[in-house]
Amino acid sequence: MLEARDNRDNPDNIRDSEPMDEARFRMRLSEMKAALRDKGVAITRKRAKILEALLASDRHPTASEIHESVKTFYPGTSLATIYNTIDILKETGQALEIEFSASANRYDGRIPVSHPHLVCLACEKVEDMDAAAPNAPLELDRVSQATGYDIVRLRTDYYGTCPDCLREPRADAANAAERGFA
Amino acid sequence: MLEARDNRDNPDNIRDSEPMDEARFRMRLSEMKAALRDKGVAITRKRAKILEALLASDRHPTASEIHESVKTFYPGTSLATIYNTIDILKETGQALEIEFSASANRYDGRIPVSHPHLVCLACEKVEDMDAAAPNAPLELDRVSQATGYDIVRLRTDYYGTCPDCLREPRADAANAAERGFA
DNA sequence: AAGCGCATTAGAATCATTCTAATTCGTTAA
DNA sequence: TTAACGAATTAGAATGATTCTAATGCGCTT
Repeated sequence: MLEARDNRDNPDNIRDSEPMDEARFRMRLSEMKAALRDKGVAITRKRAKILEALLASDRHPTASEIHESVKTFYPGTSLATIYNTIDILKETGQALEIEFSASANRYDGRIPVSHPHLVCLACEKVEDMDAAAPNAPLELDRVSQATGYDIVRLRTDYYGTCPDCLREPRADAANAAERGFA
Repeated sequence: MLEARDNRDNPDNIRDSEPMDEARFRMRLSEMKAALRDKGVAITRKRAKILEALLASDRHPTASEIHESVKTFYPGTSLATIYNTIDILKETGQALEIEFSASANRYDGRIPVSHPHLVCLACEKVEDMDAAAPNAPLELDRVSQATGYDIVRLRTDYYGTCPDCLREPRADAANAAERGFA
């Protein structure tokens, strides 16, 4: 299972990313600051540290991890400031949020094995996509070999607006709640 | 509610699922009950209603939605019972959990556009997977056309154990929990 | 009819996130 | 230098989903 990484035999050119070098770090940092300035938000010292902590981490930090890092420089910093800054970064397209804490979990008893999902951002329903899907076990194997991970599961979600909600632009929370249950 | 979908012009055979017919509903329900019985857990009337609510919904219900449904039959039912039953279903492979509330969100400032991720279940880090995925996910356009959704975003996460954790299993909390030790 | 063990319960605890309202900071104008 | 304004920051409360805890209830078996 545990094999050395060797990309010579990796025709798909799959790999996990490597640490950022100094040059790229500073370049990316400037980009982010420029984007914030363009939006009229001040680059305070705390905000600068938040950006640095976000870029320096090679594990996609949580708000709390960024908070810990920033606190070593500015002990009084509040978690709210981290979230505030992250919000601005998201709005300006300078940070990507990988959501593990978005809303309530949902359950599928009909097809209880991994498969792609369609998630409606308007009414929040989740539908199955019975695609002519790629052979999942095969795919996991190939990714495992290429990355050195022991991959056990794949999650594929397509996000958008479902046909019903496209048809009824009035779709709101009440609408979402009413659909579905009897 | 759901309109009949016409797959004649859908060469990829991608579609979202259709409501379960009576026969399939009952067959699946029996399967689930059998799986629970095999594990030695009782099929109480409340549990039966929970299974039915899970199967009847075509939107992948939340625990709370199942709770609402079950309460119309057994008003005194507690949310804890829903979670308990769902846990058993997960353990026996009879229900799939689509996680929207798993742990803290993570942020990527390095590559702030959608791309596949590698999620380590042991140390919880998230790495980027650059390069083309093996079986390139179906393009947003194609999925939009085939499903009638307006798809705006794709999420692709591979879950497993990273090379570091495979090499040096640590006795920390996350790791212990992952292996089933308390 | 008694007793055992699983099922169920209400409510508390936890965790991540968002909200609120007060305070502080930085810049600009007087 | 000071006044004043708006943006930044703060602590703590509120929210929402989930898990935990400890007590009670219920269905079997004998």
